[in-house]
Amino acid sequence: MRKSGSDPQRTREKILARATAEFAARGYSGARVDAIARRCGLAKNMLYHYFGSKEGLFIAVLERMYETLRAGQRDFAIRGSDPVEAMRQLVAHTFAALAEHGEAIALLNDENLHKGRHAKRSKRIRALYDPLVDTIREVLRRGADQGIFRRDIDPVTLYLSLSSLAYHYLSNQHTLNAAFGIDFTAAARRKAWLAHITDMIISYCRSEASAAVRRPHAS
Amino acid sequence: MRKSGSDPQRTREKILARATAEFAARGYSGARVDAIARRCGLAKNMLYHYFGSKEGLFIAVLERMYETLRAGQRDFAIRGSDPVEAMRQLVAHTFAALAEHGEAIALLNDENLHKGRHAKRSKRIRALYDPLVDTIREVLRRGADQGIFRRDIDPVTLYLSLSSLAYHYLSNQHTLNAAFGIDFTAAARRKAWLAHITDMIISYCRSEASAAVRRPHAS
DNA sequence: TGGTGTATTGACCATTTGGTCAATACATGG
DNA sequence: CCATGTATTGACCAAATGGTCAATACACCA
Repeated sequence: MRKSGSDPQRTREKILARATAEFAARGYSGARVDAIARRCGLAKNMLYHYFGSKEGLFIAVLERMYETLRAGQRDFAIRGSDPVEAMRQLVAHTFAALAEHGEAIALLNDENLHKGRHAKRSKRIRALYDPLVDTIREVLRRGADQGIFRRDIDPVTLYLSLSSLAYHYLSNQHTLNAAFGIDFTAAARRKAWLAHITDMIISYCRSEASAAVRRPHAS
Repeated sequence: MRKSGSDPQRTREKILARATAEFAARGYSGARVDAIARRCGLAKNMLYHYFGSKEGLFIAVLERMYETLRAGQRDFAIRGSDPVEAMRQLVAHTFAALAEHGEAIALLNDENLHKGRHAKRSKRIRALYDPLVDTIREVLRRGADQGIFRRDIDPVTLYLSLSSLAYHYLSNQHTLNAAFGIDFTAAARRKAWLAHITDMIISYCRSEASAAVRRPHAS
């Protein structure tokens, strides 16, 4: 069914990988189908053969990206360990996964530019984040039971907080550099930032749910 | 020097405004020069007449955007008021400025996709953030002097923290919606998020600089 | 009043871009 | 061993795209 040295599976994967690089580097609109084909050393037709269209290829890239990102967060070993340590690991894993997968950030930003057109269609994404939320809820509960975390923390809100702190630093590196003249790429600075956001998250979990802090003037 | 009903200044502004909308909606690569011209009701040549090239127009849009964003943060009245209130206002102003200027977020993300190519050339951006950092430093100092803030907080780190919390929520609305099935656009939810991040930032400023929290295992 | 320079336009262009067609090579099942 | 279906390719296409040219209209200064 196939030509001599050909390996369809491998070809597909190669296209997916190179396409991810191209889409991440230039965005959906900036990415060129011809460029991807060239990167693959294949005739452009192969992309259409396997993925139908540029958009089809982009969707495949997106779904693969979500799976990769999920894999990075999945094995975050929190079972048994104490809540503070679990929280620390959650932050570290989230930051590491994003730092390792710059393409994911670029693709997510592109998706948001287009109002999440593709992401909203995919049911898989939702199923992917639910277990994460459950885990966080569990950690928070244990922390509260032990009397070291406040009891009024919503797991989604907490995850949003920590992913904001992890994501923004990596996503906006270059404009932040332009604004503050600091090289946020440097390993030492990244490490310091991770330490800081860990501090912040845990500090928040431990803080008193003081009404004076949360709304001094009412709202 | 000019045609009958023409007003070059106004024309320029109109182009800038419509171009901002187009670039923000589709990104630099996705934006079409013809589309901008059509939005303006002008011959495409006008864009080249005033801005030289698509990139020249984009740079003009970017610089205008930075100025607009700065204007939104400038009048954040912190003089005299107590540090906690000042911090609260800083967070509120930052969030409001970003919420009001969705185009700014889109443009910044696009810049980051291209590694801040244009932003890094502009000297004005840097000059724009320095006074903000100074103000924050001052607020932190007053808070520390009054014994209500910890003393080891770096102003840039603090600004990065709060802008992460404000920016990410707005920037990633759509993919977050896909992931959690929550409508983050809703006014009530936005208000709640602002309250939350304010809480978090102030809670952090007030927290003890406990070594046990920051690095329990050493690093 | 007539010349000069700017605002503005319609027509045009080379190149790029996403996408298609028809053909070829070949492994496998009947 | 031949028919079938898939992997793969070179050639090609219409449309879109960033950009340019030459011309026109008009306000202002000499």
